[in-house]
Amino acid sequence: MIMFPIVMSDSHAYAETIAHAERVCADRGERLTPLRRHVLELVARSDGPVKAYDLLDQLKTGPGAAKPPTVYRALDFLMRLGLIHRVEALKSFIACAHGHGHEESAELYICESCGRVDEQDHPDADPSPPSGFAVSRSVIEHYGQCGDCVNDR
Amino acid sequence: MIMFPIVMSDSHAYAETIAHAERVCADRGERLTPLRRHVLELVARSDGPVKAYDLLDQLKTGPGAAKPPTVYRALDFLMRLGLIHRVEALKSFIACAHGHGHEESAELYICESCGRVDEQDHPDADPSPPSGFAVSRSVIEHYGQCGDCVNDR
DNA sequence: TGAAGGATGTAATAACATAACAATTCTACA
DNA sequence: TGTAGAATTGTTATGTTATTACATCCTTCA
Ligand SMILES: [Zn+2]
Ligand SMILES: [Zn+2]
Ligand SMILES: [Zn+2]
Ligand SMILES: [Zn+2]
Repeated sequence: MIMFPIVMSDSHAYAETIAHAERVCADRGERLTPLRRHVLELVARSDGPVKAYDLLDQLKTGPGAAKPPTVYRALDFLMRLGLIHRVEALKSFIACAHGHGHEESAELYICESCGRVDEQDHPDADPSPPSGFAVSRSVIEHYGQCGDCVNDR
Repeated sequence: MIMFPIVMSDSHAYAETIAHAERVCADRGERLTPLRRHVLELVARSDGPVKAYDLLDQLKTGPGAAKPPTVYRALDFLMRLGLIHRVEALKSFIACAHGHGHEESAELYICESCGRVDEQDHPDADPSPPSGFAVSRSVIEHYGQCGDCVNDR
């Protein structure tokens, strides 16, 4: 069986993200409700890391506007399933670029010039944890300049 | 020349931290003012990561109580000199356990049971950065259980 | 049908952080 | 020593991020 890497234009990459979310939820017996799907779409379609209150603004288009707990609950759910990641140092969120579960941790390269985030699966084995320390989750964020922005200077 | 590792009781470890801060400031032509020194002391003496508003409370003991910008400015200064680190996922601060400058990044092991933080100098070379990405600073935080807490279960 | 649990709505507030400007203190140099 | 400029701190106000608590609704399944 030949495997093709899936490469999509940025503007439609979110379609595969949603499809993947459907599969993950089905596998785990969780419900991807319209609200959760909507929030995931907004995160996935956004150009770079997005803030919770930006999502909130985008969900405020009717009289029954969304309030903070609504957004945060959806974000918590999506993080629990590993479908999005929180970029700690930016207080922002991105759609997961991989199919990894929430046990594993992402390794992010964040360009401080253009805002682009490149996600890699992080190396599982830590070279030197303190004696006996059992890691359950890691936050690994590298800040700097991406190749394009380095060249543009 | 024989070198002895400096090991102090927790309750007085902050003394060396302050002495080190004096040296760093002298070397770099910066001023460790009473306020900055006080904040550093509070961070260093605190049992585990401490939050900015906890520091604020501790500085509020007179009529001329400290306000948020006062604390945040001191914290920014101390971070700039690499004397403290911000633990992003905890929105908290710890005193640096090493003498490294602010260029380098710390690698933290944070016990979610007892709150203890173990700092290591992080491995400089990243195994697989995206092509051309120039890293200027990294946030590396491992969450889990320290050896003691693993055994206590 | 009618509990039970999960998901969402709503109001209020807590927790974290910064902007803008005034006052003070320090430092360098004439 | 006097004084201009820079750095530090004080003060008020506000902006931003996140949670608590409780009500309501929806889905499942006995
Ligand atoms: Zn991911
Ligand atoms: Zn870039
Ligand atoms: Zn350090
Ligand atoms: Zn522990």
